[in-house]
Amino acid sequence: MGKSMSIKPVSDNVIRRLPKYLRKLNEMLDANVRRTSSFVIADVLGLTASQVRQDLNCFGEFGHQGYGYDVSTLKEGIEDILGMNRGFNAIMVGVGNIGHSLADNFCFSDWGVKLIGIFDVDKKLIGTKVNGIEIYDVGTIVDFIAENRVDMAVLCIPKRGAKEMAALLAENGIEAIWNFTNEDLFEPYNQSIVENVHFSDSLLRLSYRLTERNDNK
Amino acid sequence: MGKSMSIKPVSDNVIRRLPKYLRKLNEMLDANVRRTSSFVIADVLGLTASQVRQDLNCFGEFGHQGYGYDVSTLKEGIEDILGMNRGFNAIMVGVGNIGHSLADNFCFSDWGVKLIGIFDVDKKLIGTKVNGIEIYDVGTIVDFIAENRVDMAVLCIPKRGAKEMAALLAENGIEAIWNFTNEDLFEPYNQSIVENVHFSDSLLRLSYRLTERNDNK
DNA sequence: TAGATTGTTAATCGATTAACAATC
DNA sequence: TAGATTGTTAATCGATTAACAATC
Repeated sequence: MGKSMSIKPVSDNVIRRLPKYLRKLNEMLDANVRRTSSFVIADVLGLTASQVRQDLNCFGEFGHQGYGYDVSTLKEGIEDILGMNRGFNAIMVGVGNIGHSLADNFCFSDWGVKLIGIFDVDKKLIGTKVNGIEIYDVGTIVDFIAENRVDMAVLCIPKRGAKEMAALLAENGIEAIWNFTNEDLFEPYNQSIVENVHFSDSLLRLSYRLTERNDNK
Repeated sequence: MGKSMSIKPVSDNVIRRLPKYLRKLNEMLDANVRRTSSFVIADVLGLTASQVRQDLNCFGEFGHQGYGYDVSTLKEGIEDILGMNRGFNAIMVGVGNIGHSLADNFCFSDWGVKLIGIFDVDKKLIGTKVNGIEIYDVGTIVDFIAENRVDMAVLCIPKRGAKEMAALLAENGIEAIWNFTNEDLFEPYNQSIVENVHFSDSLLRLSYRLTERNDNK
């Protein structure tokens, strides 16, 4: 951990695979599997052993020659790489249907993130709680950010206000936005890192593949 | 449309970009922009014009030399490619928090998919409706599939039952599964196409990038 | 030790970018 | 026509795969 001399940035493809490794390692631990290898990992994820080793070696040496990988050690290594031990705090902005569903059901703490506040415009919601987390007036959000460590914002407001809110959050020092809005947020909200979640993209990929298959038979 | 002699499969990277093109084309239409070019599209999406032209040329010729692309024609072309005009029907299995949120808020019809039924085990829910769609006993799902055209299943049940349900659906002819379960479904449920949605993967990518940035300053 | 599997370099493959003739 | 922009081929770049010496 803490290899700060990151020479060349790790490719996005590699980053996308890390959570999948983590999921499988957790499953192995649950099944009391202590030891694994690049071959086994590759097999369960549909990759090649070479690729698994290349991926991991972007971040250092996690294995032992002739032995393989200790599941627990590798899991912890990947958790560190992904920032799960940084104590990130998040706020949610907008608690309509999707926001409410996330606040209620998505286990942020499983991924090292703590949801410390929810903001909305709806007066009826303000002062109530979802899953133990208080809902505040969105008008107080700037003060809240000033007074608390807030690393991420989970954006769940309607599309039309998204750009403006992203800009406001960025101005006030929020560096990461998890965007469930249907507005594509690129990084003009400057410095901020944005992860756009588009359910429709996912559905359309499925639709494409089904169409392609139907046509080929 | 309908080029059935698909020679080499189009790469996944290309498919992932198609919904993004579509989103921008829709925005252009909303703004009464009738005509565009690979340069403009590339610019708004952070790609290169070359890449846009290469992507589109996987599927035929959509533009006019010296002119560019007619927004409306291109949009319709991409909709066709993605299968949005195939009249796909979907059922939802499991209507807990995430399922309910999707049924209520995600506009399936915007993407050419019709949600025709919801299935759950909870007796209290059976017979009620969400967003006008009836909730049926999951025990009747095989009959329902036999009696209706069902192209896709939106899987929103708890993780533990996911593999079994995927197998059941596949056995009964469902070829596409949109999987919101936390279980990774690969394609052993044979022939079925699976699109796994993992919120945590998305959050962890954000966490990674934030961590990386924090370390580099 | 012999067998196994890593870390890492080299080879291959595929995707992106550049270039440009075709043509609207 | 001159200017613009496509469709498409060629060049470059990067990611995946293969190979193997190091070593547990």
